Amino acid sequence: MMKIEDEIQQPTFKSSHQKALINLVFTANWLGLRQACAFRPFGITLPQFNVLRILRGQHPKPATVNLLIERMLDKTSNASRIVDKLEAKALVTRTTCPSNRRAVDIRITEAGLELLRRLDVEVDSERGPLQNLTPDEAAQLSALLDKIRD
Amino acid sequence: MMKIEDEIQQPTFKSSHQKALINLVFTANWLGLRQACAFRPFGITLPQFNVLRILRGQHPKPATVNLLIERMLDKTSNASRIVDKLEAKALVTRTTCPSNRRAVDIRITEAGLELLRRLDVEVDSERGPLQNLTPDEAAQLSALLDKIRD
DNA sequence: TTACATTAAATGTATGTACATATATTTGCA
DNA sequence: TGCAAATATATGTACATACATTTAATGTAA
Repeated sequence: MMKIEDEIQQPTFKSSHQKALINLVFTANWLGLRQACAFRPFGITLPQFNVLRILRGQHPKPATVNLLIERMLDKTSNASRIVDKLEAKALVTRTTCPSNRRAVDIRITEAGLELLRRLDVEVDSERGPLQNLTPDEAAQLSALLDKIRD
Repeated sequence: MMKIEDEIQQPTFKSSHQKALINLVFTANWLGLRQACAFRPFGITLPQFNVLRILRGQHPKPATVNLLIERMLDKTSNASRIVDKLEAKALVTRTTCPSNRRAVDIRITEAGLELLRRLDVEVDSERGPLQNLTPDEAAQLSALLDKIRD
């Protein structure tokens, strides 16, 4: 059992609030590293994976860059350049939208769908990275996080 | 009250575990954005702030790059280049360690200490970014996060 | 219809992250 | 002593983030 005090070698915190804040940032980063490791053998990064999943949700309808930004966890990241990388790997296609030539229709390719099918097995195994939590604890965690952002 | 379902416009999740995972990543990012905004007027970024705080903790003793890496939340980030930025702003000094010329002694300057004093007022106001949580809830959150990383 | 604002996406710049590799110094051992 | 291994930091590359600016297309109103 590795408590946050040991992880960052800081014996005490000024308050339970400060401790929870640091723990939250540290744990989110820890989870991100684990996921990145799982994706590496497949030649894809976490944000690229998230964009692919959004596109699968739309399939066979296209998505625009705007729709990706709305749905992405990180609203301010650069969807254009993530799509660049996916297009270079032939996992998505980009065509100008016929009804609005400012917009771009982005679609997942069969290769992209196939990659997601292989990744689903990895990612959705068991209860995922939070497997140490019971369903009830996971729900508690969500409630606390929602409250932070109130 | 903005629940995670609304934030990312995904009406349902496959499980409470998946929901908690996405909520965790989203909330950590949300907190990071808020802190970055608070720091921007002071011409400093969040990782630079964290390094400065570690240096103040050592003051007036110097710290090495190794010590910074050990203490930083993100162990794999590049402490060298963060120190580069702080040095360019004259917030820290870098001198080769006399007793071990491989190592570098990094010290916070008076200007760095003064900047931290001004930032303390901002950052430590009230209970910080988690002010919506009671002390008990903050402790619950820490316990759940520790359990995730078991 | 032209002029101006709005919208969609791409591009530019600075920073940070993740990881591999390089360089210099020190340590330890044959 | 001399040479390999370990250590401390710096550098290189690819990717992502954050935000400002640019370009092109569309909408709107005089």
